[in-house]
Amino acid sequence: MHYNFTIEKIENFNLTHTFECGQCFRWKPNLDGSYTGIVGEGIYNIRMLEDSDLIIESSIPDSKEFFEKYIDNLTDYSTIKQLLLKSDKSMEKAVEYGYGMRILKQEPWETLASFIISANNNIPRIMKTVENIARAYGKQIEFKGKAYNLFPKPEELADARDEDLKCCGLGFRGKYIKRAAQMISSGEIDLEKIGNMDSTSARSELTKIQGVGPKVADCVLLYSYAKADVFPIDVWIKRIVETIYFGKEKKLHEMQEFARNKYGELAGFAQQYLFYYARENKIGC
DNA sequence: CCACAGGACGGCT
DNA sequence: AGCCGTCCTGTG
Repeated sequence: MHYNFTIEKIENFNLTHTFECGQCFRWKPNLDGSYTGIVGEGIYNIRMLEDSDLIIESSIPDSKEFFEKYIDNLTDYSTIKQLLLKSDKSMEKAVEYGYGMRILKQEPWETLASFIISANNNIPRIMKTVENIARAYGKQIEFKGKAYNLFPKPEELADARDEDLKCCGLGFRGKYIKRAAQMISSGEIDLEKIGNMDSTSARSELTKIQGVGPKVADCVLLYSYAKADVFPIDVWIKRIVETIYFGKEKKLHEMQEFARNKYGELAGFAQQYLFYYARENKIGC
């Protein structure tokens, strides 16, 4: 059984640039240009028609409102782009390259776990590991004749056996995932409260979790809580910021400071355009 | 076979 | 406070 809905005449939205810009790990392209993804409690298939209508099939009913929030359809991207385009020539290129990119509003626990896994790791392997965990621990859903697995809740992972986690390909991150799941299911860390904090307090709360440093914390703030004043710096961002702005002489925290001053409340959007542009064009390698 | 890619931690200065 | 070796696994 599946349920259909449409979002008509959508603007500033591109499936590839949104789902393949490195912010999420559970969307896959199909041969016909549509994408299938696992989001929250549901499975979604999404395609865009020539006239910019979005056609969505979902495993759960009445999910249009939820899905519009998830794809950040209430944010005005033309204003964001307009402001960033004025910044400088490189940012202009990055914004134009990543047209239609949206910053998704993802579920905090799944985002936290996924970005703990991202440490010292690359995107294809992160996707594979997340899927392994879902298959081993998450609820299975049938959708259009195929089986999918939701990402498990913290409680479903809190007493996982170490050997089982090892089979998911987590490596040294296994213990971080397990401890994080325990901290959250016990209430020691409250992800809902963190969402109501300002970025600085939320970051220091998140970095209490082992395996969560500044980069992972900022990814959670940006991709789950829509806190766009953060600027997560990974190797790609480091390389492109060095290439564009100042060579090798800046430290990470100086780059952070620079970006927050330059882009302010739009730092997170700036980061996402730069990241996607740098990675797709292998800038700085 | 080895080199390399990719963030956080922890031990060292 | 800052630097750097180590953690794991897939790819070239």
